[in-house]
Amino acid sequence: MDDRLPELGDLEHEVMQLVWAHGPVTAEVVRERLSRRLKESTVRTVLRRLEEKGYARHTVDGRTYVYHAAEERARVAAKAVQRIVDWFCNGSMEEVLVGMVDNAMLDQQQLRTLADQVAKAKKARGVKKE
Amino acid sequence: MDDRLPELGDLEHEVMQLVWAHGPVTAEVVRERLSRRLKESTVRTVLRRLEEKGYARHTVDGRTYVYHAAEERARVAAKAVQRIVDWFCNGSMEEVLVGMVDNAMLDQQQLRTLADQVAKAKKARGVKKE
DNA sequence: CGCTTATGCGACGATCTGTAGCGTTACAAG
DNA sequence: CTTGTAACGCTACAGATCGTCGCATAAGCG
Repeated sequence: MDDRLPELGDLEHEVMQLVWAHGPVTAEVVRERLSRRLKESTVRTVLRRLEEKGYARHTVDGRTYVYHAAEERARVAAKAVQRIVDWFCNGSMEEVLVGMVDNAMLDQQQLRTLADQVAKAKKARGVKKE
Repeated sequence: MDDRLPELGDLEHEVMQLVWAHGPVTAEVVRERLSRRLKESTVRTVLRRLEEKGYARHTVDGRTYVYHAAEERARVAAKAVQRIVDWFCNGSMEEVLVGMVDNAMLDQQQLRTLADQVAKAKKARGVKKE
C-alpha cells in the first residue's frame, strides 16, 4: 500500500516529465520531445525501466506501446517529500517547514495561503471518491 | 550560494544522523554508535566522503579529526524538499501539499496547525540574528 | 510470404556506495 | 634516537545504478 518508488536518474526524470505533461505517449513521441537526441532503443529501455520502477504503465494499441503515468505527479512528489521528512526529521513535517522558512524558501504568509488553497482545491474537486 | 547537496546512501545517512544528533564527533565515536559494527577505516571513509559532499566539516584536535555538520538538519531537509518540488512540480509547493493531502499524509487541519507552529517557532527563537 | 516496424533482451562502460587493507606520520615512552 | 601506537588518507574492489545501444525477434500490411 505504500510502495517506495525508487529514485530516478536525470534522463529517467526527463522522460517521466514528458509522460506526465503530454498524456499517454509512445516511445517515438517521447524521443522527439527529449532534449537530447537518443536512439529509439534507448528511449524504450528507459520507458521499460520506468515501468519496472512503478512510475509508469503501458497499454497496447495495435503493436504500439502507449505509456501513461502510474501515479499523478503531485502524488509522487508528495511521497518523495514524505520520505525526506522521515529520513531527516524523524517524520516531523514541522521541522522541515521551519527549515524552509529559515531558508527563506517560504514565509508564514505563504504557508497560510497554501493551507487555504489546499483546502479550496480539495473542496473544488468535490466529493471525489475516498 | 545554492549548492545542491548530492544524495546520500543508507550508511552515509545513518552517519550524518549521528553527526547531527551528537554534536561534534570523532570517527571512533561514530563507529561505536553505529547500528552495524564496522571497521574504523570504513567509518573514516564515509566521514571523508560526507565532507567531500559538503554535508560535514572537520576541525583538528591534536591528531584527531572532529567532525561536525556543515548545515543544520532542517536546512538540508528543506533544500531536499525544495529540490523535489522543483523537479516534479515546477516549483509549485502548493501542488505538493495538495498531493500530500490527497495521499492522506496530511490534512488541512494539520497543515493549518503547522502554519501556526512554524509562526510560533519562528517567534520563539526571537530576534535571532539573520 | 516477405518487408517494415516496434519490442524485449543483453551488454558495456561510468558512477556511486559499502567495506576494508595498507602504508605513512606524529607523538610519547624507553 | 628508535619504536610502538593511534589516527589519517589512499587505493581497491565488488555490487547496484544509469545512460546508451546493437541485435534477434515477433506481428501486421501489402
